[in-house]
Amino acid sequence: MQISKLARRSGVPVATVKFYLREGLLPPGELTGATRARYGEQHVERLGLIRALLGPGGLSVATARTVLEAVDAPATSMHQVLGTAHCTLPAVGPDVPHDLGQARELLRRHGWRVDDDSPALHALAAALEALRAAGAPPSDELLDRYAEAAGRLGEQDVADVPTGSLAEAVRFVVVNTVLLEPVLLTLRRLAHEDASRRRFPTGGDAAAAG
Amino acid sequence: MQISKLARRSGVPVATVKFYLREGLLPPGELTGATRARYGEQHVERLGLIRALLGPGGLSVATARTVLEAVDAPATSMHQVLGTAHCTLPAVGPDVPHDLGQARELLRRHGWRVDDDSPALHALAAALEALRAAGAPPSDELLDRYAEAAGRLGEQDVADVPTGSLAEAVRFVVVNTVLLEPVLLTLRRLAHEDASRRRFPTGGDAAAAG
DNA sequence: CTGGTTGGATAGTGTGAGTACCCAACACTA
DNA sequence: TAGTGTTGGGTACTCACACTATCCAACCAG
Repeated sequence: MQISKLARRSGVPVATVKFYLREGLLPPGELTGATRARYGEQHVERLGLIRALLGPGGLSVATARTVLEAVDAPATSMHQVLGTAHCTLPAVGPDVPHDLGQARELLRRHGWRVDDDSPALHALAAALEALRAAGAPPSDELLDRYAEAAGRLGEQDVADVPTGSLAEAVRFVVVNTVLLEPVLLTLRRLAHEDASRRRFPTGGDAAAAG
Repeated sequence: MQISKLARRSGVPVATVKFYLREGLLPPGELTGATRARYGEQHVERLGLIRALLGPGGLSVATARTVLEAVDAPATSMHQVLGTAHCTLPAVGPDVPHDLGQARELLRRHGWRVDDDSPALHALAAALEALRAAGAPPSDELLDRYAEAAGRLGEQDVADVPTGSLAEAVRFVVVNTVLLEPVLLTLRRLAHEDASRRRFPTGGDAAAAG
């Protein structure tokens, strides 16, 4: 299949397909001449993955490239998969020394062992700081609720990782790490909508809260 | 206090403070002359809120403006609070007719009553479609787990809404809806990190999954 | 041989979020 | 009251990002 058919099949404009090729998100097709290349079904699937990561996944092209590199080169340990998953978090500059206190304390309470220089830990500290800066300092009980829910999900997510092929596991991890985030956030909004409808039955709609 | 001191106090550059004034995120100070205005503590706090929404909250300036307008004009019902909270979701174009099937079925199983034209419902459908497009169709059991966790959080979040002042409630809802999202996502990542460390004890690190 | 397509490269577009600069109008100091 | 520096308000500029458009020679189908 040539690029125009690949574009039609995937619903992505030709110019954009070329862009993804340039950016290294999409592997090049098999060259059959100086101005001719052959693409396969795996390219169609890959484009689906790319669009999912860039759109609903909310990743930048640069981050998506890192993620896809991990998907492509699974000859490494599970360790690296973790690192890549964390790379998808928006970087939190270490120039702003966050107060890791409440974050660390929260993790300790839940028995989670996490590196002090884990990006996720710093991101958590930054998020808590943002809440305080916004005048809504989170209570420990609130954070415990969230940590408990996250812990349950994380536990079961990890239990779901296919152990057969490492390549399959990597792909599973990356895709689910990134693409279940919008699902979780949206479900939380919907839960707010439903809960507040029951709590504030004003008219037929009510408030959401978080 | 004048703009330069407001900038120092809040840690936001003067040019950026002016930008927020222009964009209507920050209410103007009290004019004391043609080239002089007075700002108060509430402006410092507001800047903290703005930075929290734009940074960790991940909102665009346009969305933040909508959210802040709701915070400023709480003379409305809880109904409108809900709508505003939903406005913070990235808009999902109705031009792409999503398959609402699995999403609706999920909500039905959990007894959540939600409007068919709710933005959150369409966002959920889009997220599920992205998972399928990425080659990782979510199982009903997986979605049930996420819905259960989200339901628990939503229930308790709504129970936490202060019922005293409507203005306070609105601010609480908006801030927590937006700013607890990064907390939840980060905790999930950390939970993955911890769970996978226990499941794949390779070296001292392991994989995350979602 | 001829017209349309392709791969590869270069350049341009539109948006979003600031940032820089300028100006006359101040306010404080000496 | 002259000098010095700051302000509000406006315009214009920058930078990053994710495409999008053009161009070109090579190519293939009719």
